[in-house]
Amino acid sequence: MDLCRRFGLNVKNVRVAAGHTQEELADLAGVARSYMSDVERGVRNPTLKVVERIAKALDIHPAKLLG
Amino acid sequence: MDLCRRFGLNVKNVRVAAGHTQEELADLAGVARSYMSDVERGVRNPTLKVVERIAKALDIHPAKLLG
DNA sequence: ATGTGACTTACAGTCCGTT
DNA sequence: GAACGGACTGTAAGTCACA
Repeated sequence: MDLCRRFGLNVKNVRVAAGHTQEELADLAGVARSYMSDVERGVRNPTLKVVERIAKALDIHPAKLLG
Repeated sequence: MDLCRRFGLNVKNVRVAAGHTQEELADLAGVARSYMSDVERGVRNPTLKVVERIAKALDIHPAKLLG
């Protein structure tokens, strides 16, 4: 499984565990709702800056989302 | 310190510890030497696909390079 | 052996929508 | 609530010559 897909699955797991919708998380991270959807499905190739913002929005260390 | 700079410093540390030049690592990762230079100095904002290739070239888990 | 500026092309990321 | 599409803009990918 490639890193984008793994990242997406981790984001989804943490988001759902935190009880947020994609739209809520997208707003917190400052990205578009449709983009969050793509990221979670692993069909996008996000930059480190976006990884950093999503991690912050989820209140988790960025490295955890790649593990 | 932002994630791009942290990533760059980690890449440099691991590369030097492995006894490689920027050019050797760039070749292994399939990027230009000047690009590797930018990444190590944190002046680029690489995507997860690039992170994945560099991690593989360094024979290390991608998450380790964000930690 | 590395830092840097300039450059073109590919795609990251947005915003409108529909299913 | 989320998957998916189309059209758009900004910026990363990727390289090169030179310092």
